[in-house]
Amino acid sequence: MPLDRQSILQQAFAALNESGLEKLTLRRLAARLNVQAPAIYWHFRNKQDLLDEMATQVMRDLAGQLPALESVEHWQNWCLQLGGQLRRTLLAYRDGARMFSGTYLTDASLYAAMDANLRRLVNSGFSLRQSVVATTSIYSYTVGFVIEEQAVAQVKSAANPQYDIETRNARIDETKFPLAYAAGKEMFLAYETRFAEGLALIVAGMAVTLGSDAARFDEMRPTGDNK
Amino acid sequence: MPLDRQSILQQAFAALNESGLEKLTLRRLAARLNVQAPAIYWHFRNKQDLLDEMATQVMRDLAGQLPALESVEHWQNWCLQLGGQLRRTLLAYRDGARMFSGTYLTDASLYAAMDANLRRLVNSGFSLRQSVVATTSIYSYTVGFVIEEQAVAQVKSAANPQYDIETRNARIDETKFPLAYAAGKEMFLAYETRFAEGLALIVAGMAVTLGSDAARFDEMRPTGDNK
DNA sequence: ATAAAACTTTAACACCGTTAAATTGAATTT
DNA sequence: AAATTCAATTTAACGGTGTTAAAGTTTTAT
Repeated sequence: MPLDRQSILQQAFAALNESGLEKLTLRRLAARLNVQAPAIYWHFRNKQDLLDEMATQVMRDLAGQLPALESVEHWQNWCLQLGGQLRRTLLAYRDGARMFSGTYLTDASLYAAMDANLRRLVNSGFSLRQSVVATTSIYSYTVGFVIEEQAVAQVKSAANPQYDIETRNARIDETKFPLAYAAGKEMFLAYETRFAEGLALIVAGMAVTLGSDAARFDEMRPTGDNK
Repeated sequence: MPLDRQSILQQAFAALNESGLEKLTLRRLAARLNVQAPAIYWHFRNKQDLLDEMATQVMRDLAGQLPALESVEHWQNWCLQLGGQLRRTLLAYRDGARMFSGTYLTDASLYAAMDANLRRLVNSGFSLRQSVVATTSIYSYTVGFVIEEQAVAQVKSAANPQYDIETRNARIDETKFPLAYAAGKEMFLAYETRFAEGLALIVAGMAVTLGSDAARFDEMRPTGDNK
């Protein structure tokens, strides 16, 4: 077994999930492959190249899990699923959001996914510009959200026994900042629903935009007709 | 001039803006202060402590630039200014968004700002939960957006002469993915307006939520009455 | 069998964050 | 004024990092 690109990536993901992004070093990765560190350089130009490929693979994952164009009746549900799947995909790897945000993607399959996203929205009556704004906003929101979510999860699991509401509230003067104090429990619990509610804001805003600019196309079309 | 916390921070910001987050090392920072690296450890527990303090200072910046509670008549404008100021503040430092997203904040003045944000929305008729969702969503969206914005800016300014629409489009098969191809010019130009339009989606969504759940409080109250 | 190409290792470089111990210099106490 | 304490910094070193150059080792093609 001569060590190929794919098996390096596979072990890199395993190492990432076990030890986090900080400890994902070429030497550790090489040891895991029973090989010396410079051997990796024959298969990847440098570490960044490896990270880029990892991020690309994560996004290929996402593209594969998104529903087919025709299978989602309302564009609203399509958007909710886009954000939800992106979040779940990023959460599937330790530091997934940070890794993804630090790289630049090079794979053509990505553009296929983006094209599908845009087409889905254009078919529902959005202009191209509106579609671009909407999909990139969902991306930005989701990546930003998961970065914080995973950062908190990491601090929680560190030596700090339970960094959470208690230690947070210990720092807040309740009498001076009662709302910030009360917000603690909303923020640190139920990431799932808080994410969904924030995403719903974007989708609701899209509906307003669509109503004013493009006069709700969606109901005028039979379902599943693209092109 | 004996080297204090404040002057270290000041030089750290200068170094950050000149060379970026990767090259912000304690040795380089020390050299800039005409001092040896371990001297910094008398003033900061470690590098992360320094970065946390930098992020905190950036957020203090933001809190200071936000308008006073009473000075913004409509909550919509308040939200737009919150997002806009956050973005401008992050953009004011190289890698500002990445630095901010990687740290956890310890300063009490932050909670004052958050409390003000929440109060402004609660006063307009939002529930506490809605207010938390709204403000954190604006944060997530903005941080995610600026991380990508600064990442692209950095690649652009690197050796790559002009990594931009051309090199991007060179990778996209126009005939297969016409929408992704056409989206290029929307994505890489006019970050300013694209950010504003995405933020407007969130704000528009908030209005919908407010209408259905809390039956538009805003018009029922004289302006500037908190408590 | 030989030459070439595909891989891998060894050795080293320059750099990093961090710690321990020795050193300076000024303030404080005696 | 001398001695001592204590704040601030330096020197030296440790273990780790990404990366490169050169030397090896295999495998493949002629």
